[in-house]
Amino acid sequence: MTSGTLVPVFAALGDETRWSILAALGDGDASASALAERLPVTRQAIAKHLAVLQEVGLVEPLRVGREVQYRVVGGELSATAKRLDALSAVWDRRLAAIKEIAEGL
Amino acid sequence: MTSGTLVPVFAALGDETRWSILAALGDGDASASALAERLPVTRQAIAKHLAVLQEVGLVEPLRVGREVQYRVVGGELSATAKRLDALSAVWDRRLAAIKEIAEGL
DNA sequence: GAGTAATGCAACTCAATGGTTGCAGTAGTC
DNA sequence: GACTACTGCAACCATTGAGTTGCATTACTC
Repeated sequence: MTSGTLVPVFAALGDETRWSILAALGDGDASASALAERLPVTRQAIAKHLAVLQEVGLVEPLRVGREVQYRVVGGELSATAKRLDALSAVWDRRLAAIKEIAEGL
Repeated sequence: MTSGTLVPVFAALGDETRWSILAALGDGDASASALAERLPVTRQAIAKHLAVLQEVGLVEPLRVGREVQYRVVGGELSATAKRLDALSAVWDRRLAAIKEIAEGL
């Protein structure tokens, strides 16, 4: 009920730079170096972000020759949305029940 | 496209303690002091968490006599789910388009 | 094989944040 | 009016995390 593995995904999504990276990857797969040319941060910073994104399954690495390209795992985002939706449904029911009680039965 | 006000909400949801607080509030409205009796952290720590939850609209304060009870704003959770769902739909389309191109026209 | 261009790893800085304790203020209760 | 219990504020500590620079390593290219 406490959402299990959801929290780390939210934590990963709670950072603007990470969204910039996802947005950039949305234009097509890219390596950390390539991303560094498009974003105002270092390659290493991007590498770290990619690591946390990969950790929660939002992105996956793909070795191409001497570089490592990253690709957005679309399914993970949808899955997160669905799980959050399910959670919010539970919440709504719960809150409705409370309200009913509070409004004096 | 970068989701605007969504990121802070995710950041707020990316913390286990905050979920504990939300879960506890799910059993009914409660004050920071009341929550402190049920959770393994200080009242002040809870107060801070409540502040960030309130900041992103997940919770709202309600003065009752000399105490301030907090209530989960159910709608905000659902709204976040919906916005994330919409976002992931955009992503899926985008990724599908890329895949199509990548697979050689 | 030499050169080049990518990744990987490590150490470091700095700011944010989760947490604490302590105290002041405020508002019910007797 | 005195007591009590709750909130609010401030200072402080420790940890995490975003970001940097520097260097080693690996793997294509010529």
